[in-house]
Amino acid sequence: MAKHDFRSTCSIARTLELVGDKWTLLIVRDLMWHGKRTFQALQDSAEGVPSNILSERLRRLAKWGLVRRDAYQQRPARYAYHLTEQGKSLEPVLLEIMAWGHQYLGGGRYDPKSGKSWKPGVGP
Amino acid sequence: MAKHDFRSTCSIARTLELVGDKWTLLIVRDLMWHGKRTFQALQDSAEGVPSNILSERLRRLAKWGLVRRDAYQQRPARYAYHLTEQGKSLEPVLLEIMAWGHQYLGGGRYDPKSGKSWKPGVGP
DNA sequence: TATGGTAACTTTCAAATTGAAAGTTACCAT
DNA sequence: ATGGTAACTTTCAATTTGAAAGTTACCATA
Repeated sequence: MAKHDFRSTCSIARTLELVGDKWTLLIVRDLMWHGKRTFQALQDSAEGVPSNILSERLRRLAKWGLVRRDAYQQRPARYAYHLTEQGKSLEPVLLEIMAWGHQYLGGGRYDPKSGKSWKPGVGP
Repeated sequence: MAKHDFRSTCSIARTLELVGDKWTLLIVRDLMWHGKRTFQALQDSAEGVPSNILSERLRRLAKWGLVRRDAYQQRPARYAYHLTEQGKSLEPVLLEIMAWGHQYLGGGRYDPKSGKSWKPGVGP
């Protein structure tokens, strides 16, 4: 009995079972690059993820070991979300997707080294 | 008035509007690496994409200029699907996703250079 | 000419997922 | 007591998915 039941042996198909939707990688992006740690911070993402979706995706990412949920204070209970090493290892995937979206869809850029970002239609 | 209406300026968000689902990148994979050209061939993919989904996704990819649909014969009408240059430019994205799925989910590998693939649980 | 087969879809419809909004629980502050 | 915040959960209508059957057009064979 395997740990997980995949629909295919294909690495791409397997990865898409985890992150193949419109929100999951945006949540990973915010955790990876934008210092978002709390449910509220993540919910205030640029795209406005619905709270039920955010809740479900965080649960899924945690279940797969890409995200850890830590109570950083009791009373009132507050939680912080962090990427695990496995979660952080998605960075090259995000970078390639970003590069493609920048080149072909005119989307913005973010440079993890400098922390600087460029948005289309803004600036000189 | 822009060509397309995106929900965000983020390159990742924009890219996910196009390929952020469980099937689209598998179709791109089959066109990119596995020589699938016809609707039937694509439908016989390892994962078994439903024909209505395949139809809709091909239409979308064509609309965005990633795929071209050519009639390669009349009577009976037969069509071939090909990736455009823009579609082919997704290869690095596929490769990164594949690498991640191989390392963390134990999925198979495909080497575009040699055309050889390795599947988990098969072989010596 | 009738029967069967293939390709490329489209249609149907029940089930699953999504998303907007409101609700819940627990706590702190005034 | 009243109000505010964080972290969710619940509700429910609308959208999307997916399994299956149906459609259209053509060719092949008996």
